[in-house]
Amino acid sequence: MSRYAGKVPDVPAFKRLPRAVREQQMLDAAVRTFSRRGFHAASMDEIADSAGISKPMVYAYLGTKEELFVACLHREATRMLEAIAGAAAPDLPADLRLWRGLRAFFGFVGAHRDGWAVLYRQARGSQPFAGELATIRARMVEVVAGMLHHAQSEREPEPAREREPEPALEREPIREPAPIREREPEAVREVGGTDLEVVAYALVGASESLADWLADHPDADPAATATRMMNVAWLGAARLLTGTTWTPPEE
Amino acid sequence: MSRYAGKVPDVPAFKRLPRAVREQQMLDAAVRTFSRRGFHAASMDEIADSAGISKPMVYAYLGTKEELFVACLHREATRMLEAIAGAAAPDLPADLRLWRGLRAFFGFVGAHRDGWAVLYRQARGSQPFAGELATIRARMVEVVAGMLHHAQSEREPEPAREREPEPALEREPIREPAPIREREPEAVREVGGTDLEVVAYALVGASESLADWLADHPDADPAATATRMMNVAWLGAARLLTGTTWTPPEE
DNA sequence: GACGCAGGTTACTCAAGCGTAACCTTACGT
DNA sequence: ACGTAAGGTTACGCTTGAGTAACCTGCGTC
Repeated sequence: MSRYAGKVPDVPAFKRLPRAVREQQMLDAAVRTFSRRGFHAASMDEIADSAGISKPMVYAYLGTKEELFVACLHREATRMLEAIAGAAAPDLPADLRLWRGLRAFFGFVGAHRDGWAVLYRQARGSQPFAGELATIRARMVEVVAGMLHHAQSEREPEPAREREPEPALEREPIREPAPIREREPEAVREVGGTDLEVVAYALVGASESLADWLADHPDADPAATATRMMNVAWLGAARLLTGTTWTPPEE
Repeated sequence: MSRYAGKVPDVPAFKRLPRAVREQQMLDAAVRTFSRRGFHAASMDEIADSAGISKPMVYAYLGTKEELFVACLHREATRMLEAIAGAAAPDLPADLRLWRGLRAFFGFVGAHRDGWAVLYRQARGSQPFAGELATIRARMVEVVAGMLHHAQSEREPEPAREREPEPALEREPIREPAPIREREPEAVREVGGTDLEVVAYALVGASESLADWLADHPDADPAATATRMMNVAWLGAARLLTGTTWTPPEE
């Protein structure tokens, strides 16, 4: 309609903002929109609108739609992992540590019901995001596997295996070519025939599912969910670690 | 190029086939394509090509893209649930039953690495499929929860609660408006403060994740994966059912 | 005080791909 | 023998939405 600026020229209206700020606003908007609509149904126009900015700015700062999504995923994942790491102090006894970690995890999911869980769910099964996803999941598995090893060496103090530094939470360069973790042969640490990493994987998976469930049930209590998870995970894991294992019957 | 039929008129070439056959071919092609490309990246043209038929036929028989996907999901889910139900005879002791069920499940996933698991993964977090997905998951949870209840009443024969008929596997009318399972108030059966259905949900989730893992690791052994799952699930669940529960520490 | 760059905009281009209109052709029932 | 419905086709319409070209503007600075 009017010449160009759309506003009467002297009204400051919405100010120019520094890049860092706008980027966060855009990410916020993107997370909201991706969560509500799903990756494909979300349009860049809507995201831009929702961020109160125009589309080319989004492209200028955060790149293509896929890159934007990965950026969202990355930010939320980092926040979540930080929340967990902050809660599960490495010097606590294993069960307490696991409990704290779980509580933090479900607390986080509960508090951001349209953030992490939904994005994460989107990312599964969309090849373009397999890389980022694998990285994130690997980090989670690493944390859990770490706890399990810790618990194990608590019980049988044995050769006192060298602990790896601790899961490495520093912000990595956002990409890396997604190392798919072909299991390193030296790292096949087993307990009674059961590879701890796979157990960790199962536990992470169970947590993911309960996180989904939590995200879908707005009035469910995160702490109670954590307790349930703990019941399954710990009671099972604890027994495993004492050497009790289940073996398939001869048939 | 040539007039119409593309083939010299007297060559039978590819015959006309009855609808039922073509539908299965189309579903096969669709499952393949959706699995490889993902729902959105798969094009109807490609699916039609891959089925050796032209696009309008697909629309004529199976409807829109979404309907087609749901049909795939439904067919694969039914096959999988049948495989499980066939393996886990209801009169076996609980652990054996769970074991058989898990073995069948992972066997199925392993045998159809580009079928069930991948489709299922696609469906998560895409609103249009939330309904069908919820139904499927509910059926799986029902099966597992059924086993847990069974196991529980084995242990403490108590008031001998009325067992529901058995998970109901008959082919339902493909739709139903997705009943999202708001928990029926009478059905809050708990063990030591832990709702069995949520435990079942966690176990199903863990299985789903290991199924993902299996689908991603072509040379992994399904039976071994089932054993691992059994170790976590049964050792944990068994203890839960004896009344051992973990409770959060006072802090 | 002019000039450049960071912050911002409007208004396209262009491809992908779902869904359909309009049209063939042969098997089969009567 | 012949009509009709079931099986099949080509070729197109039309929307949606990613990504971009081309253009404003005012603050900080030399």
